[in-house]
Amino acid sequence: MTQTVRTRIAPSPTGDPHVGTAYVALFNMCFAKQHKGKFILRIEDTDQSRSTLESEQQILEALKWLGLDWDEGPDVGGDYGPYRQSERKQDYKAYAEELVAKGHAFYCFRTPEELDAIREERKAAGLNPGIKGNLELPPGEVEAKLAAGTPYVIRMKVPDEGVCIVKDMLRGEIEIDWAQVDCQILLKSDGMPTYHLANVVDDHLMKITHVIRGEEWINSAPKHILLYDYFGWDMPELCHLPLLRNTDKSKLSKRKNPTSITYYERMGFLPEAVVNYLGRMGWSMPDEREKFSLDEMIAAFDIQRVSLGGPIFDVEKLSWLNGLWIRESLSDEAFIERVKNWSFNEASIRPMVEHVKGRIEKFTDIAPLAGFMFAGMLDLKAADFAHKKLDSDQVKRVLQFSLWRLEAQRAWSKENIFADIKNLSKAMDIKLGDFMQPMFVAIAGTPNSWSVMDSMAMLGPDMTRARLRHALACLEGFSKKETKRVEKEYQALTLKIESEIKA
RNA sequence: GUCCCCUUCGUCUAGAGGCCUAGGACACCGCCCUUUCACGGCGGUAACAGGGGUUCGACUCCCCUAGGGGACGCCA
Repeated sequence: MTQTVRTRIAPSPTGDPHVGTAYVALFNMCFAKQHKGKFILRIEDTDQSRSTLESEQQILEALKWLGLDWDEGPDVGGDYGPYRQSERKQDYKAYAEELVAKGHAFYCFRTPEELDAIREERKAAGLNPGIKGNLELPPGEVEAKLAAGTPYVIRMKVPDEGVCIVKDMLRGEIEIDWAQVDCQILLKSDGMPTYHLANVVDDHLMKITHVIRGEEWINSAPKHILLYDYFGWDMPELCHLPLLRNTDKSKLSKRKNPTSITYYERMGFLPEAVVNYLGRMGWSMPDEREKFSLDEMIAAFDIQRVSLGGPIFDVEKLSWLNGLWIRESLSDEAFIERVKNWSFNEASIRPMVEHVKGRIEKFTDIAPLAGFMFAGMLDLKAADFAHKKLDSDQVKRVLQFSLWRLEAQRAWSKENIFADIKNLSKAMDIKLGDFMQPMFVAIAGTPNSWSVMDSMAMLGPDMTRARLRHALACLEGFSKKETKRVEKEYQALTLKIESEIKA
């Protein structure tokens, strides 16, 4: 039997291709290739408000950049991304209705308020707050509500007693009480399937034999096992990979770390080194060598060599590895080629011309003026942020709020950045000029540069956010207590901005 | 709060009961190479979370405790 494994890609609203996605994709690919099987990539996103085609595209490009190439996908089989095949949603509805007919699922008409009440009640009773129990209506009432056009969802039935055994390729048998598993919604009121339904249906249709995914899915495994059982389908093997972590050991998040593949590309990392480093997370070569190519990893791959402790993503070691790749594996010609492709090419220099040309007298002025465009993190000191009008608390707020605002920006353009900043400065009641000064320092390293909006647009979302984060770190950021207060202030500002935009 | 997973140097890891006086790598420190810096070479500091079992023998198997993480959405 050929092994068919698939990896999911879940586009984020901002389109950042997360290193965690690449991590899982890498292990899926190695496993598939090692078994001469197929590596399938699938976009899994049924939430229409979440992602865009562009953000999906960015992730695909990032994976290609890393050399993680798929045999099928991302548009084949049961793909259900909202932007391509809304016509398919009836299929999932039919599957959900099939389960209703078989008595394995039911229509649920509860309102959000009622559900909240159930959660509270269950929590107070010391139970898992998941929605469960007393949800079904007598058959007559169901028909009446459906006929009346009452909004509904379809939920799966889940046993109240007994134990579900989840077989994990790395962990052995995991026991989860059915009482802990809630009656998962399969079909949302908009007619779209939830991940759980679509995932199981698609995996079956695509004849997936192995599912290798992140550890955060272990608790949903019983639902999936049950769905396979309800449909009468064969269950694929499950394998849960450890989660990549921040330095503080929490799940790797962009709030605390640069998590976007494009950030590492922008920073001047080689894709070989990034893949190599990802391959060292929770995994090792049998001969313990540190440097290896993707092909070498595939050749030596053994999923059983995955270690289960969640590894911390350590940029320092990644940098060392990258240096090794540059020194040892790049000929002078290849080096020149890579540097060109990275940033020394017409496409990346052209947008700088209008800013540079008018400000220099000699070409030797270029480096001091535009050096920050080719730099990573700037060497900043708290004193660099000294401001004539704003105290350091205000400066920190300017940077933090701008960062949060820009983290939410989905369409990265000068116009949108400008709108974000202008709205923010207005809401904070700080003159745009005063507001911009810390931004200049954070982005360009000096208050004397060309339009910082243009710089941010050119540097791109990843580098811009990283520089703002770095600036905040140089100012020693906010304490935990302060953060809470500042977050509240920000929420208030956001509301203010939104109401002003409407008006 | 309920459940699940995890636990070897600061970090990534080797370790499948005796090969462990616990090995390698990053980082750090020292020395060498070198007109400087880097690279490179050599060396050093540094870990089996704690407690009980099982066993002739436990980093390795079992149990408990502690710590960390995750899940608990009409997100994935």
